[in-house]
Amino acid sequence: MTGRTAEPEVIWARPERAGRGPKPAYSRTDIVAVAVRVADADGIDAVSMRRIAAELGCGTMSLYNYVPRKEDLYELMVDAVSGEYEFPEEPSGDWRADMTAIAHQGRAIMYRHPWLARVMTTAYGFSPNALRFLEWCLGCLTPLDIPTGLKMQLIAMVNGTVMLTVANEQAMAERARGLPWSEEEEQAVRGAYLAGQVATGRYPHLAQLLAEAPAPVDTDEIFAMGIARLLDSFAPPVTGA
Amino acid sequence: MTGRTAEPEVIWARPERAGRGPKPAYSRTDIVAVAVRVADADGIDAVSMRRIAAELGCGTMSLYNYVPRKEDLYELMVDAVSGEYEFPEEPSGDWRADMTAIAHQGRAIMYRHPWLARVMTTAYGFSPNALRFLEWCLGCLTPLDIPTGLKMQLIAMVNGTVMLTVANEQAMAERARGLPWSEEEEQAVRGAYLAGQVATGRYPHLAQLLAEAPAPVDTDEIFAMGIARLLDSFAPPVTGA
DNA sequence: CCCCACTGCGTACGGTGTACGTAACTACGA
DNA sequence: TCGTAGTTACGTACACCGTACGCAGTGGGG
Repeated sequence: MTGRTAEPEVIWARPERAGRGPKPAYSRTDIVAVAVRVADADGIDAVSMRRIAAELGCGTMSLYNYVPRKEDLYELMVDAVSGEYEFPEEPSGDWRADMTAIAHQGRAIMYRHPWLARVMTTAYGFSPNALRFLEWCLGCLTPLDIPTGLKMQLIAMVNGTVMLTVANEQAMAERARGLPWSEEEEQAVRGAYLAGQVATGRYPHLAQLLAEAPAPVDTDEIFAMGIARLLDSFAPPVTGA
Repeated sequence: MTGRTAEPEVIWARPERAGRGPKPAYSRTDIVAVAVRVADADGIDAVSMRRIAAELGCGTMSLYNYVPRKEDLYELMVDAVSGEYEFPEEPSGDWRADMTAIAHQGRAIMYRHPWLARVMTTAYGFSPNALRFLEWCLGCLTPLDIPTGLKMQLIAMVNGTVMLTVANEQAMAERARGLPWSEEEEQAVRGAYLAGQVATGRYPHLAQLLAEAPAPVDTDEIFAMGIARLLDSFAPPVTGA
């Protein structure tokens, strides 16, 4: 009974070192940094234990001394990039401005790491940086006088909106990555099919939409307005009822 | 040059049959139905080409006559369950009620098919049933006097909120499925870690939250209120400016 | 000092998606 | 009517994947 097999425990509760044997050659941080770099460069599907080990210059199975399961590696990766949020010393006192800034930071992070959306739907928990994030958000929302449960919902909605927006924007690009044809071709093919469908006349409203709106959309502005609207919905314009 | 290799084309544009050879033994619909059944029963990870073929009683590679790539199978699955939306003959004229009904239907669908959230972040496009859905929503929103682009955003937000809500609710259950320990153990382990972290005093706001809110939450009500708030944010209470 | 927990890692097993070759079959052009 | 070309079915094979297990070597705690 060496305890080699996986046991029910959170990766964050497992100590990185247990002081007996020889010094580990690497650290969890090193490994996760490599994994993030690989995912950024070649997509999340390129993140395999063998690839990370090779990139690190060690044997594949050595990784399992640091990360019990691959799923935990994902969780570590999410936590690592969650650490890219940069918070001031103190909340500004304007919860709306603070939350807007957080949303924009989140969007920037998801642009830097296009694999985040895919992984977050699986690996999602109370990682250290997730707690830090939550704590900061709650601090920002102190001036807002609504029940705490509602604050949690607000935070979740802001986070989720960021994720959904970026995921939508990058879905096609991500799908085109690693495919034998270019993104332009992909879009052209999909667009042609869509046009053909609409031309059948079965979708009058959709047809009208496509006909009337060839205007190039400003992604940034749409995002900003969406967040603003979301915040509005949680804080009615205090008309005094 | 047999055209055997994958070409850039949308699965929806590929005809199910090209009339020359022997009659196919199965149909795309059969295959997708089996895949959905397997995913419902044993999780999305159980959906492999070999498993589906075995369940269908045919050779593995025969499937590739119907579905060019596994990714396309996912897309077909999403489209199939998107067909579970049931729409009346005509929109009611009350766009708010209609959209609320759609949201609740969507939630029910995602409960029936817990794998949807995971797959939708990847397989997402203009499938026939997605077009049908979009067309219906746009019809419901006819009485609402906002730009069409904004309507699209509203639909996306409602859809996304449904997905995020259900995904959050089911993330832990889904993770526990197929793990060697029970969901109760998982939650206990995670809870213990969380409590330990909060006890360090580094997260005062979080601590306050955990201390004050042991109230059992009514998931249905929270969902309904979230959707209502979201709709509100797109249609300000017409104070006349 | 010596023991043993720990690290590093090679091997191996059971799984995955899917490229390719082959045989059987059928609808169409001559 | 009869090739024949294109399609279906499917077995084999390849390159991956996660990871269980066993072993050698190392260095800190009793």
